Amino acid sequence: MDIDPEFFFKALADPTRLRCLMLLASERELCVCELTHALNLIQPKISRHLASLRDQGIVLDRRQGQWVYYRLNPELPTWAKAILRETARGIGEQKLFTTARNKLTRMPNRPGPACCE
Amino acid sequence: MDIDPEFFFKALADPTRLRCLMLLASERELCVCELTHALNLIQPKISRHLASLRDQGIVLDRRQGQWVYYRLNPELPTWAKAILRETARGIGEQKLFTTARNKLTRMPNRPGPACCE
DNA sequence: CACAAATATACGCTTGACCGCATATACGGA
DNA sequence: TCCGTATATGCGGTCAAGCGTATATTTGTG
Repeated sequence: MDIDPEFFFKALADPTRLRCLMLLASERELCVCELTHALNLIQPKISRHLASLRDQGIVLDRRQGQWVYYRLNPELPTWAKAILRETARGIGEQKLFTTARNKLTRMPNRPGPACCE
Repeated sequence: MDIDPEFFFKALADPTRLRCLMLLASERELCVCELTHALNLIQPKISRHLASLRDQGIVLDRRQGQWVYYRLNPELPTWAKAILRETARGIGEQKLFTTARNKLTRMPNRPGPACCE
């Protein structure tokens, strides 16, 4: 798989997308409502940013019932995966990201990620 | 040193800045006219992008006579340096970057980078 | 001091990214 | 089939980033 570095970095340059990607890097896969809750943002905003990440091949989606689950594309080039990993290691402990993970853990009515597989 | 990941990625998201940074990653330090020649871009464009990189602490500059030399800031956080390294490893062999290095090597009247140190 | 080279910046313009709101679509259950 | 929930998208507006041209600034040289 191939990706233009300019567009890859553009994808990471928006705080909403970066926060989504950091969550996805630590959580295997998440649906829109989980990201909406964890990041405390309105749903259309999350949805549009996820769509742009999907259109660039950075994440994959999977519909299951009412929910659409997103995950990092495992076929990203090695350098791109390395950058996501280094970024998570470097900034993943900043409050902005740790509180998102906490909110996710404590989310009520969280749809089971693997409930029907 | 500290840098906001959002702005760091914004810096890498512009092709001119990314090409400058990739050259600087492989060449220790370069002046504006070297970058202008290697990337085949007009001087104000290069100058403005370098200024923005400097303002964000991503590169440092040093005036020597008529020339201003730019280099990567060695005090960038570890994760940021790792990202630059991974990017160079991942995309540095694409034609866009190899031809820039070649043009630089063959540049006539190239000011010696260390001529008076 | 006059001139040339290297670099920086001011200006006006254009374009695209992002936003919130409203609404459409898809799905499941009664 | 009707309703509620989850998700996607259309629309109009705003704002910042990037551009090229022209010019200012700095430095070296004669």
